[in-house]
Amino acid sequence: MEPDIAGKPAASKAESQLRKGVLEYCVLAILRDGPRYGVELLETLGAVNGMVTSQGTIYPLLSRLRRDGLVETHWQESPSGPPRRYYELTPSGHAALKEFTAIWPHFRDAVDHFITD
Amino acid sequence: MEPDIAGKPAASKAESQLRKGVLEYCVLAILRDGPRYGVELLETLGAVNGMVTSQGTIYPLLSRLRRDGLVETHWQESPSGPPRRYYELTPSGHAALKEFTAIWPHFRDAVDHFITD
DNA sequence: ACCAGGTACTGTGCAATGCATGGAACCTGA
DNA sequence: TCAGGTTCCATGCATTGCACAGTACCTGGT
Repeated sequence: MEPDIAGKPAASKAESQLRKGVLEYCVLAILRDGPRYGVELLETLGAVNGMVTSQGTIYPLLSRLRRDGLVETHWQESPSGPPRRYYELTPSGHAALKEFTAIWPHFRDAVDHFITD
Repeated sequence: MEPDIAGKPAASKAESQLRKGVLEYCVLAILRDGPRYGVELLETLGAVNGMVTSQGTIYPLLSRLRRDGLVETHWQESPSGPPRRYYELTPSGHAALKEFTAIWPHFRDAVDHFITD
């Protein structure tokens, strides 16, 4: 009955909390290379260690991005299966991603500074 | 009436979200070098770019750490002002910090991988 | 024709966390 | 006496990852 959803099992508490506020920008970064649809984003994220997530995370996230005007979407038929909703960056989305890429190095170095001492 | 609290002004939305789940372990990392009290932790965090926070963040966080058994506390008189509550790592706290330091590099590299492409 | 299974999208509710806000208690110095 | 600095605490809100449940489309076997 339950397809157990896609995606992999949950991670540790620390990993889960780490993703907060970062996953959003990782998605924007992936979309920088062109339009992608939901399950495709899941696969791209899951291919990188520590970024595995599930549909229950990605779809509400994509809804928020759309609501905030960071992405636009358009439907496209699939060769096999239901139609896919493709997500694409808006100018606002590009700006948000640019802001994050400016902040991230400082933040990363700050954490490194504390834990490697 | 209101001392406007200590700490610096709020940061951007992205910075604020980045801190989620990381601040906790930065505090544990600072405590690795010995017992510290609340305001002292605020100053240490604020000395690093991107880690500024406020009393409204640090005290609830410290309460959680105490509730979860990651830190122990003891009171000590201050040379000027009210007594200070010093926080110190427990074995559980050391273990949690160790777990985070093992996860963090993978996570950091994963984010780097996405945004620098 | 029917139905099981995979693909793809959507929504609701919970838990964790940063933060604003408000307040209490203690000490020093004018 | 009292203004101001120091130190601590608690409540409530917004955000966000996630589990869970549901809907809809297509393909292939019987």
